Amino acid sequence: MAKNKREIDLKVKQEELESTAARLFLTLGYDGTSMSRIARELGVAPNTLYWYYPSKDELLVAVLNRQMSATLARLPGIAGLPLKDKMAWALQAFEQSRELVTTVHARLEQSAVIREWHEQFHHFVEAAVIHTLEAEGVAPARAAMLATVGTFLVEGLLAHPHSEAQREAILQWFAVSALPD
Amino acid sequence: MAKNKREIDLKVKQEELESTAARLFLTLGYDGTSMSRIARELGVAPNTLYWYYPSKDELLVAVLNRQMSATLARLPGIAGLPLKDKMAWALQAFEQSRELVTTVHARLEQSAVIREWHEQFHHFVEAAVIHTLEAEGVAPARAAMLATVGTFLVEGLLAHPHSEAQREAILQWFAVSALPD
DNA sequence: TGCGCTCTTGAATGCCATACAAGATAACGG
DNA sequence: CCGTTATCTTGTATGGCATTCAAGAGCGCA
Repeated sequence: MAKNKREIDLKVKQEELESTAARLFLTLGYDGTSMSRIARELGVAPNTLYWYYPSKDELLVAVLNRQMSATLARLPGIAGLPLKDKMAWALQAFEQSRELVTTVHARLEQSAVIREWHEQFHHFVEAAVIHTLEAEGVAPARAAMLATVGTFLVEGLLAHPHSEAQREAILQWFAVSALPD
Repeated sequence: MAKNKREIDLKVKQEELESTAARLFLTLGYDGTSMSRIARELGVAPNTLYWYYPSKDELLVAVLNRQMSATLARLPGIAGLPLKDKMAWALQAFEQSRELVTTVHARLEQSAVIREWHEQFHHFVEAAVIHTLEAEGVAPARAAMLATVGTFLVEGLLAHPHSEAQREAILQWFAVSALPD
C-alpha cells in the first residue's frame, strides 16, 4: 500500500524529470544541456538526478524510450498507407528528435548503454519495415536489404537540410525502385 | 627569405600538429581526445595549440581537410571504374575516418566552422557523383537526386556495422536501380 | 519512540576548453 | 653589433562539466 504509493510517486517524479530533460535535449541539444541545467529547471540540486539515473547517458536512454513510446502510440494510424507515405510519416515523427538521432550515433562508441539502445531500436524498426515490404510482395532477403536502405535514407534526410521537393523525389524514387510491378 | 623560412617552419609545425591530432581523433574519437592530450603527445603546453588554431573545432577542420586531400590524391585512380566500385572505394576510403563522420554531424548545430566545412564537403562530393552519373547517361535532375541518395547510403553504411554481404547487396541494388538500361 | 529506508543536498574531485599576460627566441633595421 | 619588433611558448587562471561521497531530512513501520 504505502510501498505502492511510493512507487507511484517515483513514476511521477521520473516522468517530470524525463519530460524536462526531453524538452531541454530537444531545444539545446544533448551536449548543450548540462545536468545542472536540468536540475536548475526542476528546482533541485544537480546530484539529485543521479539518484534516479546512474549517468547522463542513461537519462538520455530514458528520454529516447519516452519519445519512442509516444511515436509508437501513433503507429496504428498509418497501417493502411502506402510505403512512401509511411516513410514520410516516420520522417515527420522523428523530425523534432533530429538532434537526438545524431547524438545517439555520435555517442555509440563511448557509451555501452546507448549502443544497446541503438541496436534494439534498429532491430525494431527494420522488423517493422520488413513486415511492410513483405506485405507488398517483396521477397524476404530483398526486403531486409531494402529495410536497411530505407532506414539510411530516413536518417540521411534527418541529418541533412533539404527541400520539400528533394524529400519528395527521394521517397518517390525509393518506393518505385523498391516495390515490384 | 628569412620570412620564407619562418613560413616553412610554420607549415612543418602545423603538419606535425595535425598528424598527431588526426591520429588521436581517429583512435580515441574527437570527444575522447582532449587538447591537453594532443599537447602532451607533442611535448608542448596545452595552450600552445591555440596559437595555431583558434579552437578545437578549427583544429578538427584542419584535420578533415588533411584527410580529404589524402583521399583526393587517390581519386584519379578510380576514374574508369563502374558506379558500384566507385562507391565501394569511397566507403573503404572513409572507413578509417568513420568516427569523424559522425562527429561532424553531431557538431553541426554547435559549430559554424564545422557547418561550413560540411556544406562545402557535400557540395564537392555530390558534384563528383553527379558528374559520374551524367556520364553514365542519367538525366541531370535525376542525377542530383541519386547523388544525394548515394551519399546517404555511404554515410549509413559508415555509421552502422554491417556485413560484407549487406554492403554488397545494397551497392549492387543501388547501381542497378540508379542507372538506365 | 526509535530504526531504517527513500530521497536530497553540500562539498569536493578531476577533468575540460579556453583566455590573458608575461616570458623566451629569433629576425630585422640601424 | 645592438635594440626593437614579431613570432612563438608557457604559467596561471577561469568557469564549466559529469560525477562521487558522506551527511542529512523526511517518512513508514515496528
